[in-house]
Amino acid sequence: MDNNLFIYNTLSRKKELFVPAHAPHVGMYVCGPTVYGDAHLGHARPAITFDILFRYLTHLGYKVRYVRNITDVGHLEHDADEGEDKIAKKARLEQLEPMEVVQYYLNRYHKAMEALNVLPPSIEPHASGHIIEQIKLVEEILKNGYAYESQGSVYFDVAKYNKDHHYGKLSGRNLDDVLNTTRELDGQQEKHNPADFALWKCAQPEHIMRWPSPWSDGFPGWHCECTAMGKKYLGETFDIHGGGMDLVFPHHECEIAQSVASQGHDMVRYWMHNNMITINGQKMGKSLGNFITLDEFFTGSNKLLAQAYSAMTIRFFILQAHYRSTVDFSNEALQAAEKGLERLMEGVKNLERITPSKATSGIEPAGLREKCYEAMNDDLNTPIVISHLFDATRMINTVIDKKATISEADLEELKSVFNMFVFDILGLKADAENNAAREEAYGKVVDMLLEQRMIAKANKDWATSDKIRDNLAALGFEVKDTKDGFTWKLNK
RNA sequence: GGUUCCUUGGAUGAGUGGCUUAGUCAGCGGUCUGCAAAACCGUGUACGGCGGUUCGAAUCCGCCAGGAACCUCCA
Repeated sequence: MDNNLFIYNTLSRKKELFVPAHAPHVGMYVCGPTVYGDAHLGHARPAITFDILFRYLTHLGYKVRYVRNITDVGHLEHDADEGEDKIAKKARLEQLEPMEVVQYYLNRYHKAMEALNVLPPSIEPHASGHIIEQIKLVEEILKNGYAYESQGSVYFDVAKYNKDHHYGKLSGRNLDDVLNTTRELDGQQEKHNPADFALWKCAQPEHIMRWPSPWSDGFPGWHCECTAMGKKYLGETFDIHGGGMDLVFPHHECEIAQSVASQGHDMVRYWMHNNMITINGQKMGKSLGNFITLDEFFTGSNKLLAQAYSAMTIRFFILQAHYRSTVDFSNEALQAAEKGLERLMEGVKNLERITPSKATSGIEPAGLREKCYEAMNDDLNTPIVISHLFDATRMINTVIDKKATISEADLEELKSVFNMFVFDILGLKADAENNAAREEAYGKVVDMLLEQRMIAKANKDWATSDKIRDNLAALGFEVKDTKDGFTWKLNK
C-alpha cells in the first residue's frame, strides 16, 4: 500500500504523509448534517471534499470505513446550552414528530447527495440511536474527574482539563483567551466556568426529545455524539476526522477534550477541514440567511440564480477550487464551470471517436497519469488534476481535427487515465437525461431536418440550408457540420 | 478586542524563492468552413501598498490597508 499521499493536518498546520494506523484499513469520520432543513450549497462542500478522499483512498487500495453521522438530537439553537433543540423546534413549528422531521430532511439530503454523485458512507449513524454510548462516555469522563454534575446536567470541567492537557490545541487558542471572550449568558449559573460545555442536559418539562440517564431525563450535549460514535465504529484511535472549518472550535476542540478525558488520548490522527463557500465574500450559512439550497440550484428557483445549474456543474465548480480555499459563488463563476465541464465531457466523448494511427506525433500524451497522481497526492489538489485533464482534452481535439496522430497504446492510456480520474476519482458523470424516450423521438425529427439540409447543401441551395440551421439554432439546437455529414446537440 | 487566515490578469482559480506566474470562462486576431458554429493556433501592463532579507521574491520577514472565518448554532 505504498503511496505518497500528503494531507494537511489542522493539528500540525502542515502537510503530512498519510500513513494509516492499521493499513490496509483506514478509518474516516466526517461530521454530517443536522437534518432540520434542506441542504444548501455549503453542505455540498464537505460532502464532495470527503467523497473525493473516500474515492481516492479506495482507489489506492485501502479498505476504508467511512462514517458520516446524522445529527438528529442535541444540537441547540442560539447558544451552547440553553437554546431550543433544532429538530424539536422544527417539529413544534410544523406539528410533526421530531423523527418525522429528521426522516423528511434526511431523505431529501440523500437525494441531493445522490444527484451530486456523492457516494454513500459505509455507516451513517444517528445521534439519537447512540444515547447509551454517549451516556457511557459521560460516565467515563465523570469517573476520570473531568466533569461535574449540576442540577441534573453534566458539564465538562475545562479548567481542570486544561491543567493536565491543552484545551485549544486544534484551534490554536489558550484557555485564557477562551475565558476572556466567552460571552456570559443567562442561565449559566449551573456551570463552574463559562467555558465549560454540556455533556448531558437535563430536559425542561416541555422538551419532547428526552432519555433517561443516571443524572436526569434529558439529552446529550452536541459534542458527545461524534466522540461516542467515532469510537464505537472506528475504535479508540482512527485515521481521519473531517468537517467544515467552522467546526474547528468549539466542536472538534471539544471532541478532542472528550476523547482525552475519557480514554487518555485523542482518537484522531489527521484532522482535515474544508473551507467555506462564500456569497458576496461572506460565508453562506443558515443563520445569515444568505444560503441557496441545492434543490434551488438544480431548478434555478432562487432570485440570486440567473439559471438552473446541474448537480455536476455544482460538483465541478467545487472541485475547481482547492478544498482549503474559500470559493465564492457567482452566476458568472458557475456558468464558467458549466462550460468548462461541457468541454471536458466533450473531450471524453471524443476519445471514443478517435481512430488510432501507427505512431503518436504532434502531441505529448505521456506522463499524464503521473501528473494527475502527483496533484492528488499533494493534499487532494483537484484543480491541478482538472487542468491536466484539460491539457489532455486539447490533445484529443487536435487528433480529432486530424492535426496530430496518436498510437493505439497512447490512446488506450489516455482512455484509461480519463476513466480513472474523471469518473472514478473526481466522480463526475454525464448528466442524466430524464425523459430519454421523448428526447430520442425529437432527436429523430432533428435528424430528418438535417437530412433535408444535406440535400439542400448538395444542391448548393444555401438559403434552404441556412434556414434549417438557423431555425434549429433558434430552438436551441446547435448544428455542427463535419466532413461527411453533421452532428448536433441541444443546448439546455 | 482575542485567535486563525486571506488579498494573483476582465471573471474565476492554481502556484510559495530562480525554469514560460497553470487551467477554465470571457475578449481580441488567425486557421478551418460556401457562411457559421465547434475545434485548433496565437494573444493579456495579474501577484493589495510600503519597506527589508537575498545574487534573485508573487513566493520569506516586518509594517500598513482591505477582507474573511472562529470566539453563540453553523458544512
